[in-house]
Amino acid sequence: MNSQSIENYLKVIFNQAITTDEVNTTGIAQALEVSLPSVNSMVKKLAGMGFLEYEKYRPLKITEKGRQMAAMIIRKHRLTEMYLVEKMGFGWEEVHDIAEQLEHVQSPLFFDRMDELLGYPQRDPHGSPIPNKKGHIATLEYRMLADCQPGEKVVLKALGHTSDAFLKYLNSKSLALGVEVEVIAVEVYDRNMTVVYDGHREVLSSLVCSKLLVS
Amino acid sequence: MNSQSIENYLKVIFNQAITTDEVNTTGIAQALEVSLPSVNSMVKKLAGMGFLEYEKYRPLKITEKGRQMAAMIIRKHRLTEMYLVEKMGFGWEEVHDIAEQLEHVQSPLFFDRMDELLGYPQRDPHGSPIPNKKGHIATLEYRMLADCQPGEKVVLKALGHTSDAFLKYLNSKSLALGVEVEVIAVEVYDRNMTVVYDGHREVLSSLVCSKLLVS
DNA sequence: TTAAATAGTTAGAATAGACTAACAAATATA
DNA sequence: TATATTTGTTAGTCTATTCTAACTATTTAA
Repeated sequence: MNSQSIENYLKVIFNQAITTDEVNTTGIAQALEVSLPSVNSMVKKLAGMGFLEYEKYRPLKITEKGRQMAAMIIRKHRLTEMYLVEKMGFGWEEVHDIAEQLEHVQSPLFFDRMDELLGYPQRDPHGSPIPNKKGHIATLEYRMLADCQPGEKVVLKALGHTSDAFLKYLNSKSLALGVEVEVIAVEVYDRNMTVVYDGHREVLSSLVCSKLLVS
Repeated sequence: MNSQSIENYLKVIFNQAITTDEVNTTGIAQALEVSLPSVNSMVKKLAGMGFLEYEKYRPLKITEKGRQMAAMIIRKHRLTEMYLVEKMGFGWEEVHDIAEQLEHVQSPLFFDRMDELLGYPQRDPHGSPIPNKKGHIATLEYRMLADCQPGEKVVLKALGHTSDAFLKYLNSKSLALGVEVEVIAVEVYDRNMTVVYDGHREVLSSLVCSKLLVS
């Protein structure tokens, strides 16, 4: 079995491959909060295991095998988050740290049972897709709220960021997935948006609006 | 935080302290399937951390701090087993390996929530007591079925052993906690017992009967 | 297009936890 | 009690993962 350390590297590399398209050593080091040399040696090891293609001074390429492995870890993570929210009553801002630990549990049965009890969900509590058992990940076709025009009515579907602070901010504004949001105005100067939803009228910064994915 | 390795040692030492009253290096080595020198060095480390009292060539003594720590790990293990059986539909023979991994999860909230959803159970699916949050463990006053006399009617309350093989054997005989068992006869020669329960009539070996705890 | 800045690499060391080989103490047995 | 057996210990090694210090390649910018 792969160590937790290996799994964490794979997960980070996979995520960077999606979000940045160019995976580099420094990015991994920052995400995992380890030193560059640590990443360098682990990357060589992962390459040796067939999870990556590595050439000195070149950006990393994740292999199909690596992609597959990472997808399974992410599947466990997201299923866990969904389970914690849906079946155990946790808030979406509470589940990350627990899922971070449970994702390393070695027991296909355990996660399959979660999946079954949840009714085979497609998304985790933050709207991110849950990879299926084959490692396939449904592509999401959401727009950023930041790209919407005044007058548009859209529904909040997912988050582009899931830090504790951001989730708590959204809680404080009663913003949850499924909420229908109407764009009232966009400030030309700083792109702040005035929006209305659920009896609320709020001004959201462009930073926030770029993290709210809607359709 | 203590490593998983440390937690596993503590758990084993605690269990041996209960069942054998004399904790020694060899017993730990066998339980954990590691070498004697590995145990020796870990024991010194645990002593240094205040979990044990260690003197060369003397049996080990667990300290109150060690007892407390171990109880919390066992609490997590047993709550998890109960949760898996009660809320996720697993069989009592399926839960040990999963609980063995979940017991290392660092999240009091997670286990408190399990506890709450289960209605603060006193026992795990095998009838073993679940330590409370203070580390207190309810003492069980059960007898072994092996000590019962012909004609006695008793209820199966707990198991003195919970190996996979034993649990599967019990499943094959439809023996579950709560079943009322009547002792029909005891063979003098080998102490095999003929018992009747739930429409079954079975002959149980003395080995099995010594692992069935009743009241 | 060369210098400065950034990114990546190597070498070497530290720690945790495991091991084997060799030895010493304690216990059981003849 | 002397010896054999069991149990526990020490010394030294190995692997995984991390680190710092020193260095090299690549990229950016003057």
